[in-house]
Amino acid sequence: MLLRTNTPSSRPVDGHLAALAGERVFCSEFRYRRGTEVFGEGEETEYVYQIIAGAVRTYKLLSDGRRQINSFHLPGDMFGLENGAVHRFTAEAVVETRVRITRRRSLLETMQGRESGASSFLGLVTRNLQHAENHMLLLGRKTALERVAAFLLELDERLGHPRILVLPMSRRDIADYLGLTLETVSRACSTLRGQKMLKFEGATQRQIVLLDRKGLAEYDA
Amino acid sequence: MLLRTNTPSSRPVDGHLAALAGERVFCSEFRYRRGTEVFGEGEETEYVYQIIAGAVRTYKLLSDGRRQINSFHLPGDMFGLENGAVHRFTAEAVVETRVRITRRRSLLETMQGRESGASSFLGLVTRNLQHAENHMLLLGRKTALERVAAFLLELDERLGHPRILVLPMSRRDIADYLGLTLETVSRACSTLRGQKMLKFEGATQRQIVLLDRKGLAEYDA
DNA sequence: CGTAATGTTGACTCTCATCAAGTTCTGTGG
DNA sequence: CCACAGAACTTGATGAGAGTCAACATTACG
Repeated sequence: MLLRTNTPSSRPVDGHLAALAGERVFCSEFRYRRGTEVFGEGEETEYVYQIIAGAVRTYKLLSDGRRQINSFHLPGDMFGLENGAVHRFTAEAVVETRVRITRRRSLLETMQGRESGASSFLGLVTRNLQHAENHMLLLGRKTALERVAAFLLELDERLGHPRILVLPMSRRDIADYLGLTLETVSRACSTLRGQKMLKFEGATQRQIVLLDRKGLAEYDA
Repeated sequence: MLLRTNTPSSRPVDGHLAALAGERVFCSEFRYRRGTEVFGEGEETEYVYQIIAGAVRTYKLLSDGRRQINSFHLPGDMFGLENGAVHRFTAEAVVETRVRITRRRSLLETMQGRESGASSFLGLVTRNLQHAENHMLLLGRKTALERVAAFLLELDERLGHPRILVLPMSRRDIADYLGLTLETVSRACSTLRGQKMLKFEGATQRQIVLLDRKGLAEYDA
């Protein structure tokens, strides 16, 4: 959507982001191995990212290691574009992830030219805010089962209701997104399976078929 | 800050907001009794508000009545300015509250003229987002005591570290903001008092003196 | 194919919610 | 200004939902 218009050419690059810093590339493709940090909390907001394939988690940590994942970013999603000079959270690749990278400055310059630029930026921030508002309701007031049901429906929605929902993230990631423990997430999935709301497809527990979206939605009070 | 520049004149008006709808006032003052709704979830975003005195809570409800308060707005704060056509949550006066009201349209028009306008708007949304990000960490991962300590420090900070912290909101409001019950909030306050981190001033439990801000900050892991 | 990572399940614990009683505070009317 | 009623707050007893600890199963991956 947004970045796509500012992408005259893209060439694959290997190595860490720092390798890009000295170059004058306008926009290029990049690859992160699973678990790799894309940027850290407090780092300068020098680049803007769009996912081509894979998934990214953004999170905050407490001093003793407790983690809260703000959001998962999926193919097509943009992230890392913030108003301030430094990132307010950390971004990591959940799985092997390909990303399109643009310099923040050049993006903002391009934006200033077009009238739609500023409003695209605003729309992006607003969408994030809206998601955060809904997530606060979930974290503050929903039960474990409601949270997991809401999570599955959110992902299903964002992936366009595929027959098989392929989760890129682990139970621990889901737990840290939903404010639960991985055991509780696992139990909730088992409960929902017992209620015939979902089933696991194939060998792995990362592939889920939603059998009863309406039933799941009822949990999502 | 923002609205102040767009306030050629203001006159006090009584009665409900609807009374304003037909009028051609550019900006005026308004009063809400405690517990009164300023706007509801789903209503059109026709006005923008700035608090002169009092306090406002914004919240979302689940179908069975569970409530999550997103934020409290205090004197000087703006609220109700959203990107979309309808409000995503409800706003209510916590106590008797005086508010400055502007038509959204006229504010946005004024903004378009100035270069600073769009960035003020963006700054507002960004601050809200930043607050929401921190609050998700609190709701997802902090203990009851940590939440209450964080709440007191947040309010203390926003009110400019007064000797006496006067809470405009009830224990229930605090609970619904922190994702707890009112009993748990009450107990946490008692615990902190037992630890000499705070004391109640005068007759009421709404007036708190923070005796050990450093100690409270340590809870805020 | 074997080892490490991930996921499930069970037993038990603990924090916070619920229920309930009593106290304190506030606002209103006499 | 005081008395009263309702709201707000505190505190205690108990319970439930989710966390912790642990064992085991399954899957992924070199």
